[in-house]
Amino acid sequence: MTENVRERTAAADEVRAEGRTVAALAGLLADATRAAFCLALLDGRAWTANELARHAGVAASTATAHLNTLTEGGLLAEERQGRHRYVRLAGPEAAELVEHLAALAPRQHTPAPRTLSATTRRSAMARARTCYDHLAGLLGVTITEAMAERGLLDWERGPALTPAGVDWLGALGITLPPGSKRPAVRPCLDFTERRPHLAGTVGAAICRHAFEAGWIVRIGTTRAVSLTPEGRQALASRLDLRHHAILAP
Amino acid sequence: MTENVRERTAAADEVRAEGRTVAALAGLLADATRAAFCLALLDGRAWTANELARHAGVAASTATAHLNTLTEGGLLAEERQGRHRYVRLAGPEAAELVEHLAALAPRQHTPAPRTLSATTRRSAMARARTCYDHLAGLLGVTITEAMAERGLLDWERGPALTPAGVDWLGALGITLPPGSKRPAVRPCLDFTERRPHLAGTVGAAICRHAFEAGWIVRIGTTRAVSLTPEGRQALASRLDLRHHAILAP
DNA sequence: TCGATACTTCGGCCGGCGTCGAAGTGTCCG
DNA sequence: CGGACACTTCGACGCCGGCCGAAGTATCGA
Repeated sequence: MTENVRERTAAADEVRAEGRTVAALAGLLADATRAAFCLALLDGRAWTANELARHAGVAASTATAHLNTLTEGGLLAEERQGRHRYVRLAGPEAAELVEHLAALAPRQHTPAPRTLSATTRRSAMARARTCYDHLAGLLGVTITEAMAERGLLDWERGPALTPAGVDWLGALGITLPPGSKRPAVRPCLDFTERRPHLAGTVGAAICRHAFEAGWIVRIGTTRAVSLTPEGRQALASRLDLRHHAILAP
Repeated sequence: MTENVRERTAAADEVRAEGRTVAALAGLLADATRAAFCLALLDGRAWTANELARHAGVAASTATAHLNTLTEGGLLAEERQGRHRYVRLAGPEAAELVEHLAALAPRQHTPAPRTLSATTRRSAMARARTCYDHLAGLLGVTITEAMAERGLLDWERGPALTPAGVDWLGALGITLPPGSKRPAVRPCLDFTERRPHLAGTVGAAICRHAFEAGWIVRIGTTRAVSLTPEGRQALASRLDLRHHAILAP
């Protein structure tokens, strides 16, 4: 009735409006199926609608509806090719949001896989995998920690690349893009290791280089990757790794 | 029927289980009221249930239910004092998640405030406010960019504190905690300025120091803060700011 | 001891959303 | 040209969850 009351409700409306935009974004990931889609897409590649449907165990029509929701919400980008609908995460920000949620979500019990293939699949993922555009798993944290030990990374005042780190990347043929808005170095909590691995433009560049130089290859169509003999050799020489677990076949 | 099919559905169950944990976390923020609560709590302080209820414009009983949900989900920590229920964000990780969502949520139209008090409230927030445990608004980005210009921060290879930055903090009586898991320096996208301001342990330390040294004081019970004459003086001398907008009364 | 205040519990209402299968459209390939 | 395949649209079903007000409990202050 009075100005006071009217003003109070106007303020509340404003508060709720802000809340609604955040809630809308969170709502995109507040469904088990949509979250499963995004976790799968965290491998950084494009999937077809059917692949995602089978992956998450839902009908194709259900997948269609969810993909519409996710793309309209701006979390996914899509590309149509013939009768296929390819979708991928819209960009690094979207991937970071999914990572963030996954890292904070309570650790699940994982009641010990019962089949042999499930066991090997899981151990391959824990050993080495991609996390959107950078490396994760034992491989990811090993590289990260080896870089820190060799003085290529500074975690105390950073995270940041040291001058030695810039040289080390240069020797691989990787140069830093100047004035990028995205942080060069960003910590990303590893699911399986529970220690941070390297993300940001540098993490992405190292991952890209590892693929291009044949250090790693994908295992089938999963997020898991396999370290090649060339990769072992390169890690051992470039990071002074000796008798490290990641070097075992 | 066959082992193949059984294995495939087992894998889908596993996928859905992972999806469900992420969805549960996202679901906490997928409601306009709960999101509004968390955005309010982003000021880093503890609010009572009633304050939040009035802030978001819902009944007290509704607020109770939401606070139960949020605390059980691990996003909020609560403290009971007599007949009051104080809640705050559970920690830096929770605050970062809320920040992340808020930064990525589509910019809202904000149809020009109609009342005088709404206008002044908004401009005070845009000028200087806290963002969980660090400074935001024009003040936050001004400090951040001035530090970068003076060579105290390195955005190219970092973000990271330079040796000069360590000295500068030392002159304020701030020392870096060694071997912290939390990054010393982290960029946090500013709502109003759309440029990053400084977060991480260093951002928090600077904010704490600004309060303790009387550089800033809170405006009422909002997130907004006001720069004191001592604060103006300190910024001008310590960061070489001359005729900068933030120094105007 | 009594009233005021802060929060909680309960019951009931209602809307929204995720799910599916069946039928429809578009694309590829033989 | 016709069959196979990928995706989409539609309708129906069911359930979950947010909202409120009223009544109940706990705490504070006089």
